[in-house]
Amino acid sequence: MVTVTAGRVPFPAGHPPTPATVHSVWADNQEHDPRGERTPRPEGTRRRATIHDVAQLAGVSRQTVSRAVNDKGEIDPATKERVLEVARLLEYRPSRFARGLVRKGAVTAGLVIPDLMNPFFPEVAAGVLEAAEERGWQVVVWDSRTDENRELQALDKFSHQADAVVGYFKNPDDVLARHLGGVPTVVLERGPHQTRFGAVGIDAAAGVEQGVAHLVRAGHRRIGMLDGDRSDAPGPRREAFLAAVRQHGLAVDRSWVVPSPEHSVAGGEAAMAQLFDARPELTAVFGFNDLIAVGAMRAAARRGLRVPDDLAVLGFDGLSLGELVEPALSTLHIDKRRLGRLAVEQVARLSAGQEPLTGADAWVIPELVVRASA
Amino acid sequence: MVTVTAGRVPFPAGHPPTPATVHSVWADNQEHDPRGERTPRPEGTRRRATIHDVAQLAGVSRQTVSRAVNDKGEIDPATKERVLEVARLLEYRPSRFARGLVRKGAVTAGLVIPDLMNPFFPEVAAGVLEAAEERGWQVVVWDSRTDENRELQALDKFSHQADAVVGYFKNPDDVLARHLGGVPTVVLERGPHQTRFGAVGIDAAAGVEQGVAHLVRAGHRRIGMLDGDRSDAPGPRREAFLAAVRQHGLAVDRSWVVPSPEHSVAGGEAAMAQLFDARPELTAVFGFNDLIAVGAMRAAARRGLRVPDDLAVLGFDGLSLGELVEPALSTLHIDKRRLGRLAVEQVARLSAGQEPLTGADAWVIPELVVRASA
DNA sequence: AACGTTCACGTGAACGTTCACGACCCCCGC
DNA sequence: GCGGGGGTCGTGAACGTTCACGTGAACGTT
Repeated sequence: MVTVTAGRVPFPAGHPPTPATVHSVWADNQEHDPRGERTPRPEGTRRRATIHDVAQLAGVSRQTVSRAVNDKGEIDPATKERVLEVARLLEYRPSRFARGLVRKGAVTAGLVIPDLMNPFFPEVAAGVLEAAEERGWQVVVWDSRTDENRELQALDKFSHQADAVVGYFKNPDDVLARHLGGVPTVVLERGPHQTRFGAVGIDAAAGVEQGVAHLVRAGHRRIGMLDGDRSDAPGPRREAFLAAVRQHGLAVDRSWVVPSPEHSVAGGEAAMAQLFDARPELTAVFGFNDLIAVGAMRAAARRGLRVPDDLAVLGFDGLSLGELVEPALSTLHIDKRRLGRLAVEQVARLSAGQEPLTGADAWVIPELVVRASA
Repeated sequence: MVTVTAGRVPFPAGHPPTPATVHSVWADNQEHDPRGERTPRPEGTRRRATIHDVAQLAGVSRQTVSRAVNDKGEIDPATKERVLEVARLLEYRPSRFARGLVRKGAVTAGLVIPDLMNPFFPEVAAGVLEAAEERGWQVVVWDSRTDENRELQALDKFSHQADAVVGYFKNPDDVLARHLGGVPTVVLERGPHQTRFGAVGIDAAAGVEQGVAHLVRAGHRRIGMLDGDRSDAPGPRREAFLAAVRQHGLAVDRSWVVPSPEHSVAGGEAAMAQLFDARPELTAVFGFNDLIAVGAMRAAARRGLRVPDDLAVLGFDGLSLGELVEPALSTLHIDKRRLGRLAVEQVARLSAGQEPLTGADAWVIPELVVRASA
């Protein structure tokens, strides 16, 4: 702990200030008051104090100031205290740029999240944060709101400000590549052969197969699906669903799957209403994710149908929210935190030039959790 | 679009490479290397190419390279293309440190969140992100997991790497101040007179009063409270609760409030069980937040009590999750996104030397949302 | 033919910090 | 009296960019 003589800049004998000191600094800085409170300053735009200012006012060299603020050895305790006091007076804070320039190793990663309101993503973000922290990285977060243009804005930033990027993207590879000039990148939820970047994700097919098998096992043969909002590409979950129902010999085709306008409860509710109209005979429905599945449950309730007796509902994600609804949601649980961790591990390998994770190491397999809804 | 001759470095006539070019680059990277890397190439850890390397290999000056990569004018298209090609070849990416050193204005803010799994915080984070983005700031996120030590770790990082800090903290002011050497800081959820930093938050008292009044209006006179985990300080919500019940003349004292071990459904469930034992006669309960309130509902269901007939439950936060449970949760809704926005506005004022927001501008007032549970 | 203009490009100098040295002082031992 | 050594402190020189200039050459214009 350092005790300080407040309000006074100490100049012990033997270290007289050079004639230039005080004056030149104040000349730069205007009046005397460091914080200046309300008055004459050009509205809070004072030049930030540098290590040089501190050195000059304290009557020492830059190096000594550096020694003081980084508390290294080779400095007299009295000097250190004095320097620190001056630093406080001037509100000196070392420039992270200058510092980063000379000592390398500070890594910052960019994380692009489609929707912070969807509980799925904060959890993978938590995984990313964990793993990044263990590596000493810092991560800056960007909410793209599932907007292609905002994704590109993010990349335009990150290509300048980040050493690595992970995230969810709707844009195709080539567009992405054009906006992130060479930064190592890992895209989530895109098959390893569907991307030129690093990739991790969930094994959608494995999950969907388990889900459909479970429903069939329970006697369902007329199963619908509420897909995500992928208006363009069909998406692996839908593909896997269609493959699975075909494999089980069900009389279900693509007219049994309707896309949800958005990845939310409201979206799922709307899509379910639509599906009810199209296929009133269905007895079970598979949701693209838990939010949509919950929406399906609400739509069923609105029609006076009972879950799971009149309609079995199966989700995908394993949000803890699923345990709270009535009845509790059966779902394919994903280890979202692990997913996030994998993403940073993958991008770390990429930027280190190591060979990427593949197969089961990069693709987490959903686990069927049977609760009340199916 | 730029078409490139892959695998070959083009040297158009009139721009012959100086004899030094290719060779000197490798010479720089190995022999002459001042850093003296002992191993010839420690597996993908080659020194990152600088603007100088690109300039040399392309046979132009640094400035021209700069012009090319930042696509400014004053450059011949052919030269630009050639430089870009070399840059790609060398995997050149400008150093954000060197760049930040010379052009100021890149602000990064640190955000400390206690628990990403609690849906409350992602939403205020979304607000922070929004407002930061509008200012051109980038924000790096840290999950403190409600751990005092981790809070300090965050500050130790941010004091070096960030220009501003906002977040939730359990640590007292003086401890915080010691770890964030002079960085402008805004703490959330701490009264303006309880902190020396900037502060924004919610007007807990106003919220609690509305809630208690609502319960009393519905005829309840034996009201309990499930507090947060503040083992040390009582916390403003509890204080406000006790004041409100006293004002309404209820025979309720501090034995009617039990702290939840954690801010979660499970915590609320446990706390509610405890409260049932202590005060079996209660007819209504006020939750510290929605998660805890939902826990109370589950505890009630487990005892065969019906909500709201046997036990009215009131939450605090207004999570969208509250609409999903059965019965839907009555709560005091908080504009969490606005809260986040206010935080960055406040810290922006702080770092600009402007006077901070106060009163109704800095303290968002909860709004009573009556649903089924109370 | 002399002169201005534009275009394409290069040259120090800054930005703020740390690192590798070297200088100085004081005290000790012989 | 001299060498040596530990403790303090200062001095260029990096680090990788951008900025404000300066320099030619090519091309008109009068």
